[in-house]
Parts: sequence; structure tokens; C-alpha cells
Amino acid sequence: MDKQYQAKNIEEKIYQFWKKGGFFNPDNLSESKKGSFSIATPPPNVTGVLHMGHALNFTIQDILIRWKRMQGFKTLLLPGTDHAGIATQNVVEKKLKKEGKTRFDLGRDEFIKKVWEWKKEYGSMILKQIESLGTSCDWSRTRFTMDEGYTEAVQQSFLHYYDKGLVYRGKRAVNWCPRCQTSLSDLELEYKEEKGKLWFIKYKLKDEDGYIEVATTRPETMLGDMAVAVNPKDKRYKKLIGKTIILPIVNREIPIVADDFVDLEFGTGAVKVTPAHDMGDYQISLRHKLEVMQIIDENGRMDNVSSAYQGLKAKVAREKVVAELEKLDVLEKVIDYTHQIPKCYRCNTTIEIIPSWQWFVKMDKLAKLSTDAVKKKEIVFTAKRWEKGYFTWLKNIQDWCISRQIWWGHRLPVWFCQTNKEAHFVSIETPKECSICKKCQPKQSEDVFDTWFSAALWPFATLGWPKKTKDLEQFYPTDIICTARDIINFWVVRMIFSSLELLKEVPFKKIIIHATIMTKDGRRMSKSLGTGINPMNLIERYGSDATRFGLSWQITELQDIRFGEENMLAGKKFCNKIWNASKFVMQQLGDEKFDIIIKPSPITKEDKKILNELEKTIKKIDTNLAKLSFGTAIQEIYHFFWHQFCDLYIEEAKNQIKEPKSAKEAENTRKILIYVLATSLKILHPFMPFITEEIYQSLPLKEKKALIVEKWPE
RNA sequence: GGACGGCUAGCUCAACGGUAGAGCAUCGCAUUUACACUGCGGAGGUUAUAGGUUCGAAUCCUUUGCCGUCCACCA
Repeated sequence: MDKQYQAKNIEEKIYQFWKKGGFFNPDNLSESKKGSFSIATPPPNVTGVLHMGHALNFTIQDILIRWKRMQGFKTLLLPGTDHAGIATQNVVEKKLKKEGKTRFDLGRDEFIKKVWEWKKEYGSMILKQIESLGTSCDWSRTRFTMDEGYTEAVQQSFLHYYDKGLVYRGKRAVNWCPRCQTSLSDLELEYKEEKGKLWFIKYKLKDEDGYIEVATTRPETMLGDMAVAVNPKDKRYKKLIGKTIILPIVNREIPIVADDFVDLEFGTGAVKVTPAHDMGDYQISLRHKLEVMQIIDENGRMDNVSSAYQGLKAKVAREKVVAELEKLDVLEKVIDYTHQIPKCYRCNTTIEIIPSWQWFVKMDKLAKLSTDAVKKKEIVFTAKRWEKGYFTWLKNIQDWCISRQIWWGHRLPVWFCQTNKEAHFVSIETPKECSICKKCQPKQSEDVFDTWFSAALWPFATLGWPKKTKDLEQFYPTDIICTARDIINFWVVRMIFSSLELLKEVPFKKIIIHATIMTKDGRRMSKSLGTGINPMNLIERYGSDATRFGLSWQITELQDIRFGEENMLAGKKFCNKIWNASKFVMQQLGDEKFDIIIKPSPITKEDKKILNELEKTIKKIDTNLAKLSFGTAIQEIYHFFWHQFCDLYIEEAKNQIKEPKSAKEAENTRKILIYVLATSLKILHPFMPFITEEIYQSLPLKEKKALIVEKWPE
């Protein structure tokens, strides 16, 4: 054995040993009474590079899976990747931009071909990185959200919702990204603080002198105002409700309406209502039956307005409108105002609200299913604090806009009649004839699904749904979903209601929301801030086991981890300690082969103590792993191995072998040494799989399997 | 604006009602030993703040402050 542990060579070799042995595939594991234990791993985007969050996530899942596997469960850790609609499309668009092209230059088919090429090249990169963490995924079951079978699942689920009346098509004000040229759901926005202004404008009354003053951050939208709203409780405006005003510049007559939505405290307490371009105003317009007049188009330019403004970018139009208002002497004042601006979460472009035809999933029934499942404890958050946010989100939920106007994704299986253009029908097969007019060649919708619509099917679509497969029978519902908190609403909620609606059972029993890894000073790790740490770099420098050790060490009940690299170094030292202690033990053994199935009996009081401590440690590991206290668990083993076994027992063993006080003492000490070592390797294995397997394979044992499938000590 | 979490040794965290612990860092000593990626020993804390409950509080309740994350259609 080398004097020092060399992670690099060994890790690669051992991973191949496991792969060749087929240990990751549950089909190769022997049947047992314990049943199955399965986890569908969160599929990373095909655009992605492994970050610390992934490393932590996969470490946790792999520790659990390895522990359960050794306990005799049929374990499945199912890997895969997500096509990540807008994200991936944007990456490829960026690449095209360097060549001076847009996706529209290529056309839909050509562009999608490019994205597939991209996927082929980079899609599996992240999976390779997950491998290098030692993750024991069954790679034979790897899935991609745009696999043939998976696509069928997506279409079938839509068909189901359609048949049950749970999806509908409607023209609604939606979030629109003028750069991506697509609608976005409420979740796909990120609000960023920006310095702006608040303009106070006087709207003159029609039938009497006087005016009502409104405050706005977007004066250009006044061209599409359909009302002014005040709070019905507002004494200042009570007598104005129902009166008519003349909208400046356009000189259109609009009413003053009363609506509870209006905040008395803010601005002047009177709100201009632009139904087409503001979510709140849109809601008001529904309540007061106001017309929705679109004045900003899909490119963020003024449309359907007088020639002075037609075609101008909204921001340019703003200045012109303000100048005009000033000229008309209706601009009361302007103040500086900092507010939150919605941005596209994928390209950071400012979002416009625009009315457009989209598909929506009705959320009331589905939200109730999800809420009830957690209330009834059919699904539990292992940290209760996440329940509250979950319930609140579901309580305030709006219908989910699932159609996107991008190209990369699953096409909606919706067909439009060419005779009657508004009429449509759903068909998964390409229809032979139009089921509406029976004579035209129907055209398929250009839209694709929100990427989260397909991700919502992950735990069961990966197991073969909608087919009734053996995998579904054996591994569904899965046991655990393990993910980050920022993805609860995007993904966890949607998997829950999708499964409850489509399969009538929960998708998983437990939700582990793991900590977010922060920088040492408690800030978010982000690529753009340059505060990110690449886990591949840690693996390179310390080895995979040490990285896993360092991560596990820091897993506590807290919702954040302040990342400390010292723990990886500690892990590396610990690897070396394990390595050298094993080397020493083996040097003491000679050529004999040992049996570790029967626990050796103690002779000296040191023998007794170490065997006792070992037993206590095993118990602690089990309790702590069951509680998901990974940090405590690894610290217990660390303490036992280093300070009980190495510092005390091995030191004493030297004497017991050299100068035995009884005939059997030396021989018995050898038995205890290898017994304690081998057992330690077993309980260390879920945390540090490579080094433990490597050493285990070189132990002189009578009976020996691969450590990955050895029996967990009890 | 709301929710969640944190504030304990220089750093990262444990202790969750009974004399405050660990790892790393630090300081002393030891030894060429399986391992210097070592061993032994030491120093280091009015547990953010103010109040309350209790025989007893880092721990339970309340106040204030600071740090962080998430959620939210205040024009």
C-alpha cells in the first residue's frame, strides 16, 4: 500500500468496479423482505454545470441509497436530465448570436436541430460530474424529459387534463418576455429593484370643473387607460365615483370606479387602470367589465395608438407622453421612486404584461389535492418549517399558464381547424382529418409546454407511466424527493398534484429540503457574482470522498450552510488516517484469512471497550441517519475511528501483540483489529464510498462481497 | 409588506430546561513510529440585547438590534 492515500487513481478504478458489477441496478440485487427504496433524482438542466447545490443534493441522496442498499432494500436512484425549455433555448440562441444570427434566421426545424446537437454534446456532461461524486445511480434507467416515452407521458397528461376540463384556452393578460418572445408563469419572474420615478397626473372631470390626480410609474400606459379606480372607503373621492373623466392626450371618456384593490395610503389613492398591461388593473377590469385595450405589442413597442407614438419602444414613448402632459399642464409633480421591476428569470429582460391567447391549468381542485396530501401527512416535509410557505402558495395560487411561444420543448397536441380558425381539438397522433370541419388539413399549435409542466411528471414518467410497468409497480411511489427550497413551488408542488390527479397516489412520501450553500460570509453563491465554488475543483484537489465528507460534516438542521473548505481538507486527512490505520492492521495479520461474521470475544479491558464503542457508534449512525442528521453521523464515526480506534485501541494492540499476557491474546487482538476495521469501513461506506471499497477489497477475509452490497451491521 | 432561519471559543457549528462541547486555527511538549495529512497536553466563552417564567435558561416567552434567504400585482 502507498504511504499516502491517492484518491484520484482509486476513485476511477472503483467506480468502474461497481459499474461492471452491476450493483447500481436494483434488478441485480437479491430479493429481500425489506422491499424497495427509490429516489428520482432532480434532473439538472442540460445547460448546466455541477454547482455546490447539486453536490450536496447528490451526496445526501447517495448516502441514503447506499445505507438502504446495505440494509437489504432493493434500491433505485434514478438519474436524468431536463430539457429546460427557455434556459436551453437561450443558451443556443446566444451561441447563434455570436455568428450574427437569430433563431428566426434558421427557422423552427433548423433551430431545433441545433438545440439537439447542443444537447448531445453537453447534455451528459453534468451526469459525468455526478458520477465523479460517487453517486450510485442506475445509469441504465437514465431519462431525459424529451425521450420518446417521456414525451408520450407529457401528451397523455395534457389529454387527461383536457378531458377532465382542467385545462382551458383563453385570452388573458399574461407575463410576456419581449426578448424570449414567450409568455411566462408568475413563478418565472424575478423582481429586481430599480430606481424610477413616480409621475402625478391630473385627469380632468368631464361634466364639472376639477380633476382627479393619479400616480403612476408608467405614464406611457395611460394611452390604454380604461378607468380610474379609487377605494370605496376613501372619503376624498366618494362623490367622484361613477363620474366621467377625459383622458388627456387621447381625449377618451373613462369612468371613475370603486375597487377594494386600491390602497388608500399609496400615491394619491387614485389609480389609473390599464387592463391590458398590468395584472392588478386586469383584475379590476374583470370586476368592472372594462374593455381591454392593448397598446403595447409583443416586442415591447407601442401599438394601436396615434401616429405620434405608434411603433415607439415603451420607454421612448414614456418621455414623449410626459412631455406632452407637461405641455397640457396636467403633470402635477414627479418624484424619485425605487420599486421592484419584474424580469425574465432566464434572460433578465423587463417583462411586459400583454393580453394573449394561452393555455391554462385550473388550479383550484389541484391545489386542494396538494394541500390535503400534506395536511393528512401522506407526504411530509422532513423540516416542518417549509409547510407554511407551501400552504400559502397554494392558497393564493392563480391558474397556471402552461403554453410557451418558444421552440424547444414538447409541442402541444392541439390542432386548429383551418376552416374555423378558433376551433381546435386535442390529438396525440397527427390527425388524418380535421375532427371539426372534416375537410381541412388541421394545423398543430405552435406552442410548447412550460418546461415545469413536463418536469412535474418526473417521478412517474421516468418509471414508464402512462404504461403500467413493472418499475412503477415496484418503485412507485418513490420514498424521498430531495431538493432545494427555491424549487418547492416550481417543482415539488406540481409533482404532487400531477401524481395525485393522474395516478391517484402521492409521488413520494418525504420531502427533504436541503440547505442552501452560501459563501463563508453568508452570501448567496452565484456565478455572476463570482462567489461560486466548483465542486469538480474540490474533487480534483481533495478527492471525492473528502468532498463528500466535508459536505456531510456541515449538514445540520439549519437552512443554510456557510461553506468552509477546511472541512474538505479535514476529509482528506481523514482518508489518509483510514488508509494508514488499515495498512497497519493488515501488516499485523500475516497470511491468515479472517472471519468477521462472528463477533470476536474480548479478553482485555481495552478489547471490551473498543467493541462496546463500536456497537454504540453503529447505533448512533443508524439513529442519526434516520433523522437525516448527516453531520452528527459522520462526526460520530470520525471520532470513533480516529480517537477510539486509532489513538487508543491500535496503540494498545501494539502491546497486546508484542507482549501478550496470555496465550490467545495476540491472536485475539488480530481478530478484533480486523473485525473493528471491517465494520468501520461498512458504516463509513455511505459517506466515503471509494476509499472504503478499495480497502475492503484488499482485506484478508474468508467471505467477501463488494462492500457496496455488504450487509449493514446491526 | 409578509414568512423563514441565524446571532454560542479567532472561524464553522453542537448542545434544545440541569455545572457550555467538537472540528479547524492557535500555544506548549513528544517522536521517526501505520499515519507529520502524527501523538499528548493547554489556553480560549457574563451563549447579540433588554426584560419575564423557573429552584435552575444558550435552551421556554416577550422586546430591540443586526445578518441572510424566500415569498408578494401597491399603481
